[in-house]
Amino acid sequence: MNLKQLSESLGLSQTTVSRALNGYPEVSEATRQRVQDAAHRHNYRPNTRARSLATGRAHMIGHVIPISTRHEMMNPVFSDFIAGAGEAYAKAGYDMTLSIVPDDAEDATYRSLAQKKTVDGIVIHGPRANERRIKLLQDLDLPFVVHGRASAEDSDYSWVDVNNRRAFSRATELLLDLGHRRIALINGLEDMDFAIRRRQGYEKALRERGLDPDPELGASDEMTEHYGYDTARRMLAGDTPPTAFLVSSLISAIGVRRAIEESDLKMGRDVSVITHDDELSYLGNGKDVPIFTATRSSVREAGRIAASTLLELIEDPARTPRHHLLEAELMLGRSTGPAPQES
Amino acid sequence: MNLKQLSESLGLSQTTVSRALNGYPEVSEATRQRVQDAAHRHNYRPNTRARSLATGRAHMIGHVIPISTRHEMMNPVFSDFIAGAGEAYAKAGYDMTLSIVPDDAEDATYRSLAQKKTVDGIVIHGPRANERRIKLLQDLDLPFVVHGRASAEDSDYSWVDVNNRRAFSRATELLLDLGHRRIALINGLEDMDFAIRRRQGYEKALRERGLDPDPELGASDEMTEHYGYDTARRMLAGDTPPTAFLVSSLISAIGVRRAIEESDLKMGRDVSVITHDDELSYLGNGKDVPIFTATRSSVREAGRIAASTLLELIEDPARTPRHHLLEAELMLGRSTGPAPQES
DNA sequence: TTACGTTTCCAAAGCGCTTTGACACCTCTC
DNA sequence: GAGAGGTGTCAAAGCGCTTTGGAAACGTAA
Repeated sequence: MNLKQLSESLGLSQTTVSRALNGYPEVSEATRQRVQDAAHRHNYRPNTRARSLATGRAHMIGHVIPISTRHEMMNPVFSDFIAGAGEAYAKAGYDMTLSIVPDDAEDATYRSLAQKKTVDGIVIHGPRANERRIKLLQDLDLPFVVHGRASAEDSDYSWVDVNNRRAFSRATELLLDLGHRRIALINGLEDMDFAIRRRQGYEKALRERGLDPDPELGASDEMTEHYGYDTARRMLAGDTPPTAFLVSSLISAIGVRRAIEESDLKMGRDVSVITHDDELSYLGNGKDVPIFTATRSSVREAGRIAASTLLELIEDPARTPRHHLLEAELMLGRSTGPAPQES
Repeated sequence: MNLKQLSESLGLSQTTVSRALNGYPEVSEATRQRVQDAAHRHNYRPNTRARSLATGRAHMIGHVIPISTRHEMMNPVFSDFIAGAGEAYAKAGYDMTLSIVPDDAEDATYRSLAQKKTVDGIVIHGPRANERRIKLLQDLDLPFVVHGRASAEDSDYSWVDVNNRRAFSRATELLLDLGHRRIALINGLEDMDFAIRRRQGYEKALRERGLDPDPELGASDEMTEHYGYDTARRMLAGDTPPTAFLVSSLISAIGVRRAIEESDLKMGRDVSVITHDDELSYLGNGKDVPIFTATRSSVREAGRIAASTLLELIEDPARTPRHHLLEAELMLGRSTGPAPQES
């Protein structure tokens, strides 16, 4: 059933039916009722293709995910973000498209989405410190929101981010307060902006106590379980092993725990661990008492906020960029304790 | 730049330009070259909205994910499937939409996608044994592929699935061969078809050796880390604890391992574990030697296969339903060993 | 020369919706 | 009772593309 058939069956023009359904004031309440009833009865829903051609609005938001051997974007953190954003879209009657593309085709994909007019806006994931996509989208004149920030970018743009620096300096301070002096940082890839900020927080806290970060105790890579395991294993086997780990992802933290246990040590007693916890729906950090002491911030919530910020931007293009800085909570769990006494 | 402008700039009609770009034979090679060059130079790309209105094809595949407090679909397994499917779509010039909807609105979402003509086809995720969505989509006349199967459905439809029954009976047999007699099954929700089949495989293997499955050693729930931990903890604390666990998901297996270690037992020596491993890109099961002995089958590959099957179905609607049964490999890792001697 | 295929191109219709501009019709007001 | 103002409705244009049904241009054969 399309608009034409519906209007014929009602003996009204397409104009009137369209107006009645879209809430325009030019139709009488009586006709509106009649039209709505009929539409509901026939289960009528306007053809999106035609509607967006006519209105110029696709009611569709794009997310593009580069895929490469080196850096895997399609991770649990990402999918929780998507879940949050998706909720917000669905509520507002928007759809979401995911484009999974080889990372050398990423720019082309943004251009193409803009040219083909498939989406009304875009969310940028995983910004680098120096993020060329921001300029690209500004040039393409496509509304966008960044999940994270780009330190080296000085134009104004909308973003939603966690206060990574503060979170990691607080976590480091806690470990210092517990007497730890050799604190390892198991970080994400350090071309990613969030990883840079976390390192800054970590180093700031150390320096404020007169400590210099030991390069031996820093690692940076894709945050898999295996990376956490390998790195922790190696560090623990060193001459002056760390007494505490600060980890950028719960997934890697699970690997760190495995390494600690296989080294016949006990987490929380011999070695302390603090991890960042995105509150993933699947990889919950324990139930009542957290397994890991953690800097916690729901990435799903970030997704919701990013999505609704973007929708506002689309509804009102004149609106100036908006920024949301989320503070992470520092949750005490069972993975931290006083530094073991030198023996 | 749109078609009209492009054709004007070339001094050709829109028809000719359109044909030249879409590879129709009615244009001379010379004009085609000229047109393609110009299109490339102006970075022209046809407006999707207009194109799909004209052709009746959206070049878009829908995935709908119900969201509920009870059952969380947006899990790492799902996102790896999506990543695989997305690759296939991108290669074929298709886009993918994700609809995240409350689970009581799921049927309405399918109807709406069909009515609004937003997508050309749909992938059904997480089928139950008795799956009403199959009938629904058949009625809506929308091409679809199921990731998994529905035991109680007897109409013919396209699906991609792992041989869950075989995988779990082989895994059970391995444990039996190692001398284990008390084998626990930590399964997914048993209204899900895959969980039912896995249980069938498990029970079949036990019965063939004259053993009856012990209801005390069976559990069924959403496969979180915490569920694995809790269940294993409880079972290990029982009067006659299991000597081996068969787990439906790597995520829960991680919880099982945590429970084993906290019970001061050693996995692979005191207690054996076999898990199903979807080859998630993030939660790799070790690197060289697997951490867990596992039934392995790449869910990402399943996504690729499902997507291309669906695309074939769309290109040629007359095609009969297609089925892909993937066999899981049984990978030996470090989590299994001979059953400890009764003492 | 005419007739007839081929090749190459085009004008116009159509996809299903929104929106503009106009037109009846009614109700007030002076 | 005429003009002003409001209300409810409609015909038609337009969104940007594809595709149908010609038609001109150009051989080639009779």
